[in-house]
Amino acid sequence: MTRMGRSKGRMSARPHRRRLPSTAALQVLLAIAERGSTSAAAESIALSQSAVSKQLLGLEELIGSPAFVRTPHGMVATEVGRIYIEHARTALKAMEDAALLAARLKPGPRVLRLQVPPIFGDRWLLPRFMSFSDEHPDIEVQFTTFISPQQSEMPDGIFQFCITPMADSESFYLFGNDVLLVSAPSYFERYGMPRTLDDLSGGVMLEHPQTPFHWQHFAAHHHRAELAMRHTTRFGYYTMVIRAALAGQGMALIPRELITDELASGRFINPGGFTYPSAYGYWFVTPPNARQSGSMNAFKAWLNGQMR
Amino acid sequence: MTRMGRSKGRMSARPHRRRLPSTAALQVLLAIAERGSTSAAAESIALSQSAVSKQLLGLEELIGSPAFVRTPHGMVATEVGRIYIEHARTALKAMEDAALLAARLKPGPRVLRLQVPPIFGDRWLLPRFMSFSDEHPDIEVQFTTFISPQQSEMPDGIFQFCITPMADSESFYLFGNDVLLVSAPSYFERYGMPRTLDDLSGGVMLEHPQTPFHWQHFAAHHHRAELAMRHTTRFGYYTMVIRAALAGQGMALIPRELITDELASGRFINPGGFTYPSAYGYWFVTPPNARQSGSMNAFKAWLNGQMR
DNA sequence: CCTCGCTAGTCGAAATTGTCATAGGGGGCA
DNA sequence: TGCCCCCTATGACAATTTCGACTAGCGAGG
Repeated sequence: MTRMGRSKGRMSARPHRRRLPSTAALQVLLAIAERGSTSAAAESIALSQSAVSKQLLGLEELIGSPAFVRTPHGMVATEVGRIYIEHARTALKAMEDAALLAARLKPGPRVLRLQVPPIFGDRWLLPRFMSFSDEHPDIEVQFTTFISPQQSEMPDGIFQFCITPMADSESFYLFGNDVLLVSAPSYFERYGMPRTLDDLSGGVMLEHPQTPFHWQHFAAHHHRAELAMRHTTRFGYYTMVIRAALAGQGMALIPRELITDELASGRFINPGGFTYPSAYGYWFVTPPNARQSGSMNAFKAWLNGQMR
Repeated sequence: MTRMGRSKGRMSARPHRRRLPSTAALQVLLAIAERGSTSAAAESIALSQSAVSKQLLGLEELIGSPAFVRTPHGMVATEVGRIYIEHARTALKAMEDAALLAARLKPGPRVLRLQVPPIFGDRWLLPRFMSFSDEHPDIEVQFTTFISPQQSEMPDGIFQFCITPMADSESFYLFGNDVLLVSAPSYFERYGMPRTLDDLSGGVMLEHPQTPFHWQHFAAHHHRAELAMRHTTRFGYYTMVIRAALAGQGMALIPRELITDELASGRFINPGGFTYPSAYGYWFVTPPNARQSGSMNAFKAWLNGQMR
């Protein structure tokens, strides 16, 4: 906020405080980018949909141009939006890093910093996390979704999506190999209930390039590597693949454990029972040479308990 | 701000919005770090002293420990404070970079991004800048104080403090070579009016390691390179050197043009007329291969006018 | 003892942010 | 075509945060 006392007026040249987005606005920006709508973003960041909308509109006014194009299928980042999204990540990561470094200076039970892919956090970890907090109210856990090839601050534990973690780290498998081909009932009502892979290949596939649950893996597993999908839509975030599949825009390959609620409620169906065992899965990894702490031991014990 | 509706309570595990410092708090943090007090910081960021104090206290509460130790000579960053200061720079720089990149996408007169050392900005450029804004209300100028060896975004122009800019850049000299040895009247009342370099060397020198206006340069110029100061106090910011000198804590070597007001008012005196011509000075530099724009031409013309 | 510069607190006002309720748009379906 | 669902954005209002004016109290310096 820029002010000159309380009077409105052109900014004096001398005292200078540049108008920059607020922290909350940056969080809103990232949440919308990753989840595709103000409603979905609201759910993940504990604000009402209208608060998210107002924050976004305020940010767009400050920026001087829209950050998203509003389409019937969701919010799509503009070029300016992409710039701000990227820099919002940098800014928010710096603040989280500062919090972690500062926490590590303090005595007492060690703060745990856990790196959590957004989809995993939203759909698996955070819904369960209350029970850890209840059991260990003295342990502070900080979550980050930010990943950089050259980590500025190594987290204490990483929920890593990979085939096998590096051999020198301590890790255990959570889930993810069991992958289903799903969509909304409405999709299959339009395209017909599939009985064979050829039936499937005539439809629409939804994919996230960096999350390797792709048709080609599925087809190869079923000895039909040469069979290609007629149409594939690709999204910038895996969260949006799932969201588009829920809207019936296509089929997606998704680990069973990420969509148990939707399977139970019928929002996702898996007609024909098509699945495949992915080489990829979610693992919990602690870095090499990480010193054991009481906090981490407690967390691992809890996590093991959750896997039963 | 973290909330759960309006009810106070422990954060739900599911919707998650991490409490991070506000943008304004980060700006306050940096301003205090660079200027040494809430009062001085307030002047540079267009807030009242009490608003700055409250922002700092709020940030310290959120962090959970003090960012500064309050000493009679000013605010001194704690270890936690230094962590946050560093990361505040990163975060604020990211936001400024986003603003610059976004502005560059827009049609119309090009936005100018100028890199300005804090001391230069506070004491020379910003007090004069109103006249440029008045003459060119259509040109948007963004200032940044952030310097990194590997610039993420190259500014359009740099107020550079150096001996000579790189030969491949276009540049012109502003001021800085004319350096005075000054302090507050109270200092000289305590230490005596100096008549020789030996008189001076018995006192206290205030220096900023990275700003090479040092006693050794001064002494070498006067053919007394072997003469050392009895006591030197070093500060993390050149702004704080000047501030400490104004408080009479020692003598400082300062370009005349940065302290014209203080010389006129008598807050700084230069008894004995001790000066030396520094090899260093402030230059205005445009990077190699920078394309000429109307905005830059207008700015350079204005700057030339200011030098007369 | 006085003065100066500082931080931090109180009070009241202003600004910002958030929620609730709702309008209106667009897509999908019967 | 009408209905339903999900969406964004707006208005009204309340809650919260932030700010400025003013001041108390501290410590250094003269």
